[in-house]
Amino acid sequence: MKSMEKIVSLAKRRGFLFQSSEIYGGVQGFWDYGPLGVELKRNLKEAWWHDMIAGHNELKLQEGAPSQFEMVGLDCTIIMHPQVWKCSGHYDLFHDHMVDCRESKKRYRFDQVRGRWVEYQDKKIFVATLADIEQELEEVRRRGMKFFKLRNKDADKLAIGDESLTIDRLDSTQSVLAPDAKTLDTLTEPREFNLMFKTTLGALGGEDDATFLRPETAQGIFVNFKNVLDSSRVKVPFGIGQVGKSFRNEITPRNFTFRSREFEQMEIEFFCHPDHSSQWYRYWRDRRLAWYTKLGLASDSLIMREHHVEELAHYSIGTADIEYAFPFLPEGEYGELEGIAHRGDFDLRSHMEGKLDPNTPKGQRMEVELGENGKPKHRGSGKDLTYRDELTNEKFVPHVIEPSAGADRGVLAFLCEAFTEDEAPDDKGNLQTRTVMKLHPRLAPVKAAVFPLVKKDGMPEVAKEIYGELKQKFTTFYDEKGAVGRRYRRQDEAGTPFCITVDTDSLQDKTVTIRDRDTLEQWRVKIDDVADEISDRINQS
RNA sequence: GCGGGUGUAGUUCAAUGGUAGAACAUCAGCUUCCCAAGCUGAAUACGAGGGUUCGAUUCCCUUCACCCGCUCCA
Repeated sequence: MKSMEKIVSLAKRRGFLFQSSEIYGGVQGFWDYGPLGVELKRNLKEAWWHDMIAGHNELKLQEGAPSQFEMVGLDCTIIMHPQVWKCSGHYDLFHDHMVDCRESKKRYRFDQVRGRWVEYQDKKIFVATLADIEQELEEVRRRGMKFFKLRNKDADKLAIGDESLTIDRLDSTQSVLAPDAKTLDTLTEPREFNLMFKTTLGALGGEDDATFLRPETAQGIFVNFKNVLDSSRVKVPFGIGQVGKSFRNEITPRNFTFRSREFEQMEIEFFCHPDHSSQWYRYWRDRRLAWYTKLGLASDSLIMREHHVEELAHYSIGTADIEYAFPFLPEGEYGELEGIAHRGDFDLRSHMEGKLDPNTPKGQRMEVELGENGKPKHRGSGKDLTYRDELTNEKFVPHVIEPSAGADRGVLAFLCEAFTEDEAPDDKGNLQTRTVMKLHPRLAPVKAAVFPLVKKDGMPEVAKEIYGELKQKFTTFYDEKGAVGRRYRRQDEAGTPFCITVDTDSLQDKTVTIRDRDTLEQWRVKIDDVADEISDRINQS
């Protein structure tokens, strides 16, 4: 049975993850990677970078891909021009005013609670509800009747206003009957919840110099779209990948590192012709899922969840989440590792013309969202971000497929998946519980450990020699302390896939044993061949 | 942000209004020729701040963090 407590305790004990600033009591939502954790996370990011970007062969048609395509990388800053976040939509979206209900203890977005004025015998109250527009009138009537303790036959004595209003349009919330309340005036003053970390440019900066730490890496790619086009000779279809830190001031960080306030993303923005975008969407969705299974996430713990049509942004043909059955979630529930979103031309056009209106009805062309003065609410850059196909001479704004993965969530999922308790006999033949981190060899923080079987007879000297050689090629650990069985177990907990042991025979015939973490099998290999043997096994698996 | 629970060594747990104990892990030494063996020794803890008290790890308050439920979740 995998329990989160055991995984968290092992992560701390063995140096995978620590709470940030722990000696001062910790800070909610921030986590540090220890000596083993940093290697694991680096390996995951490098596997991603290699498999998606650096190792991509644009000359070869990839399995399942509609055509050949190119991939390049990018590394943008965390702080960008404030206008970036206004045009991206994050400023409006992450800048919520929230109200709390003192009675029901629920919290609502100030601009989302709506309702109508209701009057009965000179008493006027505002009945608020979260019901759908169609059911709103009925819901307001029902709750209004209940509030005034009216029977059905008196229904017509209740006067209901014609206009549906959101509560941010009211002068005060004094007369509001909150959606889950039975008494009036239970809502607090609206409070600002800024999900973006605010900071100030310049030492003397005032409010005008306020900007934000990026809440996602994607926007850096969009605003550099033209730079990449002009400098790298890439042609549509192509993708730009980036790995980097992002920041969100989550209200409730929870579940170990799953919802952290500082986290690392591995994102691709893939640009393609609008006519081919749904094919590319399917390609990336399937390819990204396969990537996780290949690195060892069990397919029965992993699901692809396609968003329902109602959940989709109006511009999107599809969005799918790759989700993992984390042990801290209830049975049957999954947590998001990666989202693959079809984003249409929303981002490039917003940075070009000004933020588009996300509430445009489906099927209509999106137009720039206007402010109260009739001018664009957030002005775009005015730069031309269209693409011209040199062969057909066609000009278009590419559509975007965005596979956006969380590196820390990936690490957490692989840690959870790897955590295994099995039974192995000790030297007396009694079964003992063995904790093994069955990490994929590519991800394992330490690839090999070298031991002299005993600390005498020249074995340590030979072992140290081998260690020095292996360490040049991959992360290797040397240990000569205590019984060899104990050393094996220590490496099992760290997830080290291979242990190399120097014994008496090694001194004669220049061979050593290699022991496999998962099968416990051992075989002999010439000392000169050890490095190649292990490299092969890391890469072929 | 609300309600409930929990904070003691690296980890998992004890005990106590008056010197805080164990197991495992760690370190040193001996032993040890393949899966947490044994022996000897060592180091290490009451989340933080305040109050009550002669004296607080223990009681009270505040705060921080973690867990569970609600809420939130681009």
